[in-house]
Amino acid sequence: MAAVRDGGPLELALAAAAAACATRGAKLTELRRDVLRLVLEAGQPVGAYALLDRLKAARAGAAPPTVYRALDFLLEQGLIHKVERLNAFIACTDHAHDHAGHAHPHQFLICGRCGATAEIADAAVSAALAAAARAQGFRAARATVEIEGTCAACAA
Amino acid sequence: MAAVRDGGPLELALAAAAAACATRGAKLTELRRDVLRLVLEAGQPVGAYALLDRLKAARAGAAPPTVYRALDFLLEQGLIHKVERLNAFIACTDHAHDHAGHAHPHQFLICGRCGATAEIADAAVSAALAAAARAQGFRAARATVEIEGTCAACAA
DNA sequence: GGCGTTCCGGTTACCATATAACGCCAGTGG
DNA sequence: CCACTGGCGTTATATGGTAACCGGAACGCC
Repeated sequence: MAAVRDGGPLELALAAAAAACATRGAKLTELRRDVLRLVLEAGQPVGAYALLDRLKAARAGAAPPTVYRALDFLLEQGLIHKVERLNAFIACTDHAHDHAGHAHPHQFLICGRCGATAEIADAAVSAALAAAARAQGFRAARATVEIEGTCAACAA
Repeated sequence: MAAVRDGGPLELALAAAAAACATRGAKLTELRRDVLRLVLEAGQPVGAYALLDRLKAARAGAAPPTVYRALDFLLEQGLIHKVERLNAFIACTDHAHDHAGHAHPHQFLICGRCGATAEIADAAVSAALAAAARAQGFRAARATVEIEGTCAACAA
């Protein structure tokens, strides 16, 4: 069908994700695509069990491992991120560079009022983190950075 | 008894914690002190249920709410922190300033090999986080920063 | 002293998050 | 054909976290 040609941004994102997976020999199966679609549709951090509930509409037999395995795959592929403070998942919105299926440096701004969560990739933050680690003789591999506060819309 | 006078660093820390609570009208009860002692003894991030198991040695009737209420109190008093990535708790080691019972800016360096977790308070990191938030019109209230990698000892 | 209020914590029940372990089946390559 | 692998269904269980209710101790006040 013409899903890609006619699709909105969601279908375009799914097609791009499938292509990105293909270039590195990974397969975005139907299940994984379904879960990714649900995460994209949410637009906000969404819990694994919330995803599971929605997934059950399409797949009656879905169980926790169903969704967690798909989430693990999407995390590995860098298509989604986990928000640790919320035990929730959100689609990666960093389209600036192809992060080759691995975690790229990023930070979250989490609004405590409306729940909106924005992903940023601030070079100064990354540099400061690397410097702080190095000062302790620590070899940093990755960093979880989640800033809580009030978003611009809610502050107004 | 002479616990404070004769005590090692652990008892000294407990006494200091009790004093800090007292100055702001909070009471470090026996239960809270027991939980704090367990967290201090661990020296590493420790899960709530691990604490619960150990707590049961002294308090047969201990249940999840027992330990979570104590942990909530200790968090409010700034005596411990939560490590979000590990769903675990660790004693605050920042003795530089009296953070008046409220959360103070801090970051964690988590060694993936040995599990050692160090607390730092890097001003440059805090400044970079504040600047990044401000650039998005976001009012930052607090930040979770957890750097994973390899500690100096394990790298050697 | 009597009384109300607040804080603390015991107790039960429950919900939420995450993983282990087993096994089937389709696809792939010898 | 056979062996192997990846993907996933299925069941059970581990781990993390709260809600709600209750009783008793401590404190302040008249």
